[in-house]
Amino acid sequence: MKHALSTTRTQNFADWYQEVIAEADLAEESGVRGCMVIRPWGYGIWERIQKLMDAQIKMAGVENCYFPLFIPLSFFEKEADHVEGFAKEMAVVTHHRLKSINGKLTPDPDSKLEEPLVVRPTSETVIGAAMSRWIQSWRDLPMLTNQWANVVRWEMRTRMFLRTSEFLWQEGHTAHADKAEAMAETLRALEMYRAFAEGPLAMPVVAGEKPENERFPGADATYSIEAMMQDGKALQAGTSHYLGTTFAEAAGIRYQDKDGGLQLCHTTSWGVSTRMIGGVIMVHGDDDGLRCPPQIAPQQIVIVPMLRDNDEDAAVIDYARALASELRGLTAFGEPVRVLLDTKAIKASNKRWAWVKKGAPLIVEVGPRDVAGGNVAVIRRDRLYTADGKLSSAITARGDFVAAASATLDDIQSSLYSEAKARLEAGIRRDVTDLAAHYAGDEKIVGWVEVQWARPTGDALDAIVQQLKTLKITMRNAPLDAAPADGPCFFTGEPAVERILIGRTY
RNA sequence: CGGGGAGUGGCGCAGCCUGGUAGCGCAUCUGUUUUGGGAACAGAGGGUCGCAGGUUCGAAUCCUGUCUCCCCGACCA
Repeated sequence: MKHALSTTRTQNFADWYQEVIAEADLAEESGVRGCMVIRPWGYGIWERIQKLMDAQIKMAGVENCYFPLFIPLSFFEKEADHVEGFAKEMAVVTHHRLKSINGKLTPDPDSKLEEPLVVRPTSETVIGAAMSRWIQSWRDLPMLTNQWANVVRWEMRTRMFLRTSEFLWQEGHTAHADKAEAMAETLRALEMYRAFAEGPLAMPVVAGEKPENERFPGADATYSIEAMMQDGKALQAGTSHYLGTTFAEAAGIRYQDKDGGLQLCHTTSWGVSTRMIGGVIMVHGDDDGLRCPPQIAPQQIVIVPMLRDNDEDAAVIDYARALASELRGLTAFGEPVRVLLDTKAIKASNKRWAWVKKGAPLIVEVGPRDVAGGNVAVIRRDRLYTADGKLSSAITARGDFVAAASATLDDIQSSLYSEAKARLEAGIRRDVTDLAAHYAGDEKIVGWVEVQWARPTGDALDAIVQQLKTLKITMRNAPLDAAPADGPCFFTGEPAVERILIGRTY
């Protein structure tokens, strides 16, 4: 069967991934290492994510604010683990002026900064400094803030959307009176992410706690949502951290309690990034490109008029316009339906394939015959082909299509989810006794393994991590909704305390 | 950051070894004929060969440096 992309997922998943990004006009290289240009269709998806996530964040009583891109180096020196975690990947600004020296623009040696500025890799330190000013009394708590921003981490190896040097994200930072409240907030954010991934992104995930060795630098506990890509690898799609009093100590975030005593705050931080878009591609994409879940599709219904450069065109355009405005009057997922009438002057069949590659959920073709018959030809992106391998275009009465459009979008959203959910469940094995045999070879799609373990720490944990490393696998998280442990630790034989997922990862 | 591969019109590539006017396919533009399952023919436009030095009468080609991308490793909220 002929497909829209030249590389299929089974041929070469990595090449396929890059081809989807290029062919769906999501992003392109920028000429700067690890940085990408996010094109309108890709950014449109991010805007959808922002809009829906922002509403969730606000609903939780968290307020948006904005902190500077530049962070004084000294801020990082206040917290040892945090510096160590980020020191190797920070971009540093050392000068504030350029000068032409021998015809070459060079940082002016005379403009060296007294104190170098770090381009934020994350904002715990600056926001902590602000919170120490904002919080005086128990009445100021909880302090719930969030910012939408770009951050820079000088990564050794980059991949579009999955790991870029600069990326866009949302970082929530909260301060609380005690551990219980902070932990509740940490888990609230995690649950918000789980629901967001499984709702708007139609991307099933496993929410759980990261093992000690995978924690955020400076955190007491780190939680994540992990999604399974179609090649069986795990993608950490969101994280939430309980930071204890570590950052409160470093930044002096204290409050006076009801008894007049001075207490340290317990803080949290949590974030999701443009990496989610990479996850959507690898969870929902097929050999014809992206399949964009309707809730995050910049356009949900694209109308392609079959224009032939003759006097029938006017009637077709009128019909298409009327259809578009009728559809725009509908709601789906509680919002007005997003409809694009694509009047670009290119051949309709090429236009159709361009939208297939971009993953528009519904592509509606209207031509003279439809105008005459009062029909539309409907292509569902999640069911592109008929059983015998032909493109599935259903001639439908216009009124019937309009009446069902919202429900159809809903159905596409849930069918994408169901398909991915089935794959995730089938991809987790709980009966594996020999990891080395299970993960032998690089080509197989092997998914994840869940084992019981005693949650060792220190050297014992290091030994396990090293053992897994030889198999190129890591511990993902200990699922919060897993069955209680009831056997021996997979690694040590001691009584297990929880179950943990293991797999290859992005 | 170490090892390997690669950078030549928008995309995919040839040319490089053995230096001598920069080519092919797709895409684009114009025209004609077409048109409901990725149209055909004819003509046309578009590249200082990633960038910077060097060797040479002459460099896409040889040498040095550098940037970017891909794969493997190390690293990685």
